[in-house]
Amino acid sequence: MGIREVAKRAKVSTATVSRTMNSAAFVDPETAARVWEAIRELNYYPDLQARSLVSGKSRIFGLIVSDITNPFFPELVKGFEDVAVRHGYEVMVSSTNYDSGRMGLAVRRMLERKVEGVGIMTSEMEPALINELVRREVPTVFLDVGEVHHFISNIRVDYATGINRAVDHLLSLGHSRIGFISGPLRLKSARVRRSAFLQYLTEAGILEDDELVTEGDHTIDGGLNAMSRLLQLPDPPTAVLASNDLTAIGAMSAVRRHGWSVPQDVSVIGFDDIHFSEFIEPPLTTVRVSRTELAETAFRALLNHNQPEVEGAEVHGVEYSITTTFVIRSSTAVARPPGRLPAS
Amino acid sequence: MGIREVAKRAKVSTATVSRTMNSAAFVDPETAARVWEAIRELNYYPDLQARSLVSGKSRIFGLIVSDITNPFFPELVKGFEDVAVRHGYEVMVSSTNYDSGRMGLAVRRMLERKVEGVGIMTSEMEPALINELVRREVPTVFLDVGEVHHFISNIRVDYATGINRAVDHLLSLGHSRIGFISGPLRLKSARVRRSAFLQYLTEAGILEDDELVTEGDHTIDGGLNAMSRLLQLPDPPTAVLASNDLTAIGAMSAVRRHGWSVPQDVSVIGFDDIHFSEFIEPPLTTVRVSRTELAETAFRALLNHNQPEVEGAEVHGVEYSITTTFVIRSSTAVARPPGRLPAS
DNA sequence: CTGTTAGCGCCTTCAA
DNA sequence: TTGAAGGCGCTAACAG
Repeated sequence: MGIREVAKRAKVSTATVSRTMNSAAFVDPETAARVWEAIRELNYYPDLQARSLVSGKSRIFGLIVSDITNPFFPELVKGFEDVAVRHGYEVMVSSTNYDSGRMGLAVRRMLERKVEGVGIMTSEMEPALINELVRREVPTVFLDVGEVHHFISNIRVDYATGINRAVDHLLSLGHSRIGFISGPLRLKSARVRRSAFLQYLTEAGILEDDELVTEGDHTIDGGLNAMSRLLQLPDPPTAVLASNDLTAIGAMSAVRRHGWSVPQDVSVIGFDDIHFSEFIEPPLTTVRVSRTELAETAFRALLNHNQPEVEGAEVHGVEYSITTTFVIRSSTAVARPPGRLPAS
Repeated sequence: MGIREVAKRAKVSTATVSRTMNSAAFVDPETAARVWEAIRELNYYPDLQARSLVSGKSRIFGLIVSDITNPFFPELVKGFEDVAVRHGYEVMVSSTNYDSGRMGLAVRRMLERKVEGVGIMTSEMEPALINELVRREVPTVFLDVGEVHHFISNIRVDYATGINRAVDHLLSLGHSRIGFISGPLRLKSARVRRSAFLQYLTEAGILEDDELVTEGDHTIDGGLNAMSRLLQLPDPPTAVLASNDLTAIGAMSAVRRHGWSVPQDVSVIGFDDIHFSEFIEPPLTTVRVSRTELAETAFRALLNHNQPEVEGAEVHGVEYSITTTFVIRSSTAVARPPGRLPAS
């Protein structure tokens, strides 16, 4: 069931079949009709592998995420896949589990499959790898790495706005001991979120207390552990911001296991606004990052590198930006009276 | 950077390069060393597309799930990907959103990429499509469709055991008005779960009440709506089983919005045991289906079709079976006194 | 043990 | 407007 059968059946050459499938141009309508009919009758599918081989274009984009198990990512992947498929691209997804070894493997697999671009939505990136990508001139789009090069674009999430509004909200609720649970600090994006938090807190005149800033790992368990640590403090925070929703959910779990409750004893704010956050108890106040927007931007970036409208645009990467929205639900409330430590 | 450059640099023919990479056998150790060195120096990656073209094997498996946004699936995908990559396979994932049109597209894309097998972990399958798969002799493994053919294997989830234990548990807690929120009934797997429930209830001597069995759609929102309906009943159930955890989470949300609480006023039991379920409030009592086991079984099935150990095993599909475990957490409790209707 | 040759399925000049 | 021929990068006989 190759192009040859089709050609034979339509009584034309394989070249003609190829032409009618692709450039429709320069082929007699009648001949074309015969060809299409043959295609339908034989139920013929072109072999994309073979096609890539000759065209040099695989029409595959790679997408690397850190943890497919974090609901934020499937939603992102789904969005990316939707646009991609709509544009005739396939997408190869890979989850690294925050492990840079796996990241290396993922990149390699993608290179082997000749992807036309890769979106790296995580930050554990070895310089060696990114050099490899650049050397092979594979269009790449990063999330929050901040360096734009030839073939390298970047999407910057405007954390500041969201975090600031979140802190404002807590301040207006009378909180002054505010904790922060970061993501794994070897991730650039985690560090960026953390800095945004610390910076704004300082600006707001809340003296930052080192012991209130602790490290999680962007998982539920990580949030649970981090929050437990915070609760051991002589004077635990009255509110906590988490670096992502999973962490926040873990944190709430920790608060409950401690015998306290959210938001009466501790207010909790998440980050991402995964679909879940609206339905858990209590519904989570959080800072939303739009997955669709992110996905579409990433795809657009990759596409631009491949079909530059403007001369030279294909090499110079560009810096995109995504905004962030604060959404108030029920995991935040007025701070518990200062000094009052609920029995645990 | 093709095989030719490597050959030239190592001063051998391309055939020798190919041989040292693949069958290491029959190549002088010294020559091989030179080749490997050249490969390393050039940082050469073989072009998998080209390789597939000649070998006829793409080393890609397709995996079709219904909703990548349901945490059950990413966990499944991750497991599948892990085994696959470990065996040198790539995996092409596609999410259908319960839409059979998208399913058709997904299958087509996979066929075009010449997958060596496809795992269909959802049930909205048009007979035409499955015929197409059979005709092309693409090994396929289904979840719960129940028909084993040439090239078609099936994984049967033993729902009965889990559901029975769940119902037993409710019975022992004094529940007698037990509701059930099914998945979308056009899905075979949803119907299977529903039957298992109804059957056991009948066996247990609880008269089944039609109005207590309602349809959800395996999403949080669906669960929320379905539960709201149940709560409108003159005599609402004291316990509810949901067809999956997402549904259960939605149901709990509905109970709360109704002003009641879980498990005091209504007990809720889920199905799947997604990672989340342990951390929500209250932690969800549920029936676990192991994603890893499922993923590994699916992969094994596909692999078996491709490298049959036994003569003829490649055509006859086989029926695999997965067990199910009941895990008790805190969303279930003693039934509220009969007749007592908590104020809403 | 190694090189030469012939494709895999398709697209793309180059002539006709 | 169409066909013949060559080649994409690689592997698989078949000779040496």
